[in-house]
Amino acid sequence: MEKEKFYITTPIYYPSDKLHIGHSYCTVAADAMARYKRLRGYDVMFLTGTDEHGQKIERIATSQGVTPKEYVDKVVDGIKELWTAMDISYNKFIRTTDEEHVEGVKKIFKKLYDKGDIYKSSYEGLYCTPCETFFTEHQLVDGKCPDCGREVEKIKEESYFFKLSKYQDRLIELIENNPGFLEPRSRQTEMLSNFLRPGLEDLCVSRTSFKWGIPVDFDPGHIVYVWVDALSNYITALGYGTDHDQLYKKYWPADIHLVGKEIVRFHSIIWPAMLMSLEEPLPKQIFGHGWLIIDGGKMSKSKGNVVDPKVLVEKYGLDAIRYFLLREVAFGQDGNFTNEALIQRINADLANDLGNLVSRTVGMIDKYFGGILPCLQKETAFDSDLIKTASTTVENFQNVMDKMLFSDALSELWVLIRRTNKYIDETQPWILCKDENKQGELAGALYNVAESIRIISIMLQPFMTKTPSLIWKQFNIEDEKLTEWDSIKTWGLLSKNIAITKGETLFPRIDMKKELEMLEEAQKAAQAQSVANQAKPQEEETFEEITIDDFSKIQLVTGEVIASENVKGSKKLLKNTVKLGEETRTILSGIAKFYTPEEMVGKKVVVVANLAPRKMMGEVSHGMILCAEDSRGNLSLVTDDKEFPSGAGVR
RNA sequence: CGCGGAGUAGAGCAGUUCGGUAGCUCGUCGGGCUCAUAACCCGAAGGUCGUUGGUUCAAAUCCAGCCUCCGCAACCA
Repeated sequence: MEKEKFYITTPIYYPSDKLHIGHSYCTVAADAMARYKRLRGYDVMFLTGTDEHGQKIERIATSQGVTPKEYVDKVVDGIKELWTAMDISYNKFIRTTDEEHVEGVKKIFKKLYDKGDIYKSSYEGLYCTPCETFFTEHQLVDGKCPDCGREVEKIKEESYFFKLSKYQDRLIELIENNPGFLEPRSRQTEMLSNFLRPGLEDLCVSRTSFKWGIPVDFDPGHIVYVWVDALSNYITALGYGTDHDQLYKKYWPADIHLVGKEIVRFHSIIWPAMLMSLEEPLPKQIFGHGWLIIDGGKMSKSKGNVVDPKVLVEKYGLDAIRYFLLREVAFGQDGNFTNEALIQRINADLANDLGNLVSRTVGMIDKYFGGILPCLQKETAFDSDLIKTASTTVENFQNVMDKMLFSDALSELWVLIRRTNKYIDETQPWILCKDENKQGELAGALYNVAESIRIISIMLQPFMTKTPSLIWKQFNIEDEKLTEWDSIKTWGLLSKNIAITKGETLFPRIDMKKELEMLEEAQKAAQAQSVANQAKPQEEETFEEITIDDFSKIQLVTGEVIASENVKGSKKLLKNTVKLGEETRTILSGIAKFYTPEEMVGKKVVVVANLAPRKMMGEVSHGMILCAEDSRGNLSLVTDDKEFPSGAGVR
């Protein structure tokens, strides 16, 4: 009988930098699913890869004096190394610079064009010339370029557009009528109410502002933009559009596109629309997982809280990290990543529950029977409940795994681990061993524990890549039939005379206090480093030389804050009433994150008095309160040391 | 009134789809046990389920309003 196929993908990652724990999270999840499906007898295709084109890569490469290809080759090597270190069992790694991808994308683009779904028009956008980048109105900071702070201009660029709007109704129908298509469900509402129902705009699918990408076959000045280039990878990786498309015929449509929540939109709207246009089958499911939140906030380089998976693996071991990632947070939601939680999981779940279970069992077989369990097993009063728990665990485990609920699956598995620990306490082997007549019960009890461990080790396989075989080694399980999935459905397959080989401690306990102190120091150092790195470009900020006349154009005056309140609808702004001598002004200031209104009242401040009034958040601000700003954007008020009466001029 | 998520025991979370005894892990306290990695097993304390109102015999769950936090707002996993 031919095996059923299962095709799962991760996003293709953008190699503009090293990958962090978030990428690992997504990829480990996909890997666990792929391994699980293989265990269940599926013919699995597991695809991951890299999205290597685009302006950002082009620019980084240029700044480093290498070609974009040279640059990405290096980063991609690092990514592949990481996946090797994390035992990611991908079947194929696609790079958007691969020949077959490039050819595939050209064909796809042409096909969409021939169909009339791509047309030439002009793209009007806000453009920052020095940065060579388009921005949307939302991205702008105070109406200026978010990267360099300079003015942007409205410019037109000739572009190709994809008729996304044409597919709007079919997409709404797709999501509404196929509840399984987009998971978790909250993403459905988000897509419908945020994008689909308000109406889709046609999508700009080519650019002329950079060269590093796949040129449009029939109009070489144009480069295929990311949508078509990147999303197509899921089919070009299988040879779509070539004369050797057996893999495509075999595996498409994908069973699961696993993606982060921030790119759900592209996968649940743009990608299906493209496939509709190509008249190809749609993927069966898009699953948008949540993010790992670090210390309550998003991981970002500027915060210096980016977690490097390689470091963690070296420090705590691969299986511990893989376990933690999939156990700690409910898949689909955001979850916190903290060192404390990690160590707690390692100690409580891995060292105490699982590792210690294996260790005490092997220890007892060694101690009571000299390492070889004799064939004289008798039943004990506690057997049936253990055996029943094992079979319900298998059932529950399968149920939740099929829904991608990794955390639930592990929590189910730990029910059996705890039950097995309890069984040891119930049967009390250390008492049985003292009674000549109870050797049969003793052997029986230890056998059952070993058999339970065997079953546990098999269910661990999707999550842990090293531990299961370490366990098998200790119990000398060599027959492959005893490590297959179906073997866990029958209790008692393990040979009755077990010879054990004591092994290394599977998961050593970690001294939480010491470890946290060490980590904190390391983190501080890393943070200092990142702050230093960030400070540099700011220090290099140069100011034009000015004359005293220029300076005298600025009227600086001391003032006293007599009232202050938060501005409704703004997180940053405080509305201050400031007394400047005789005059009283309303001055809005973006300092709400650093000063409360109560703190502000009574403060002596320095004000730029002749600044033109400006409207912010519906309030008119007349003047500006001076603050010092450090490299991380923290603000500190400039005050008047001797507290002169307000209205004094400042030179 | 842009969109979405979250608010449940000291901490971290599940439960909300489909209303019916408030649950898990860690921590704390008490007990048991000694095979084991100071581990394992049992028990206890601890919650007006953010808030106000509504529907209902019955609300953490459904409806309406409000408060707080977080994210997104055209590619950051």
